Amino acid sequence: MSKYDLIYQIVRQIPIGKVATYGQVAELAGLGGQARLVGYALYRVDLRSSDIPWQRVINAKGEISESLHRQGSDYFQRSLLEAEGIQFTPTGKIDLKQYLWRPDPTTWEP
DNA sequence: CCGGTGACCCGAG
DNA sequence: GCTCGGGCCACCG
Repeated sequence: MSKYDLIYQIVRQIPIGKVATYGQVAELAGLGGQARLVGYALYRVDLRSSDIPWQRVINAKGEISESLHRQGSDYFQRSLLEAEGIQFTPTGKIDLKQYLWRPDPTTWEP
């Protein structure tokens, strides 16, 4: 069981229409303080044949993290989220108060 | 082995 | 809002 597997396991639990931040995923995976690792794990996901909803992970500011290396997958990410019913503000951000995933503490089992 | 880099985050000015 | 600085750690040359 690698650290990446833990991360993917968490990401798979994010429901449709909700999002989680990199730091939040790291925290739930027991990797507190290692948000960068989450970004790295998602970078290695194969976009086409993946069963992981990588698009539901955004940064703490409520934005999609853009990068030169992503070659447009960041733009693709936005369209996927919009297709799930998530609306963006005029400045291209997501309202975390409305869309942030809050896992039920009672149901939660690591 | 070592230094640079990065889909990150947080607190201070 | 902004920029800086520090912390984090796998990966790569």
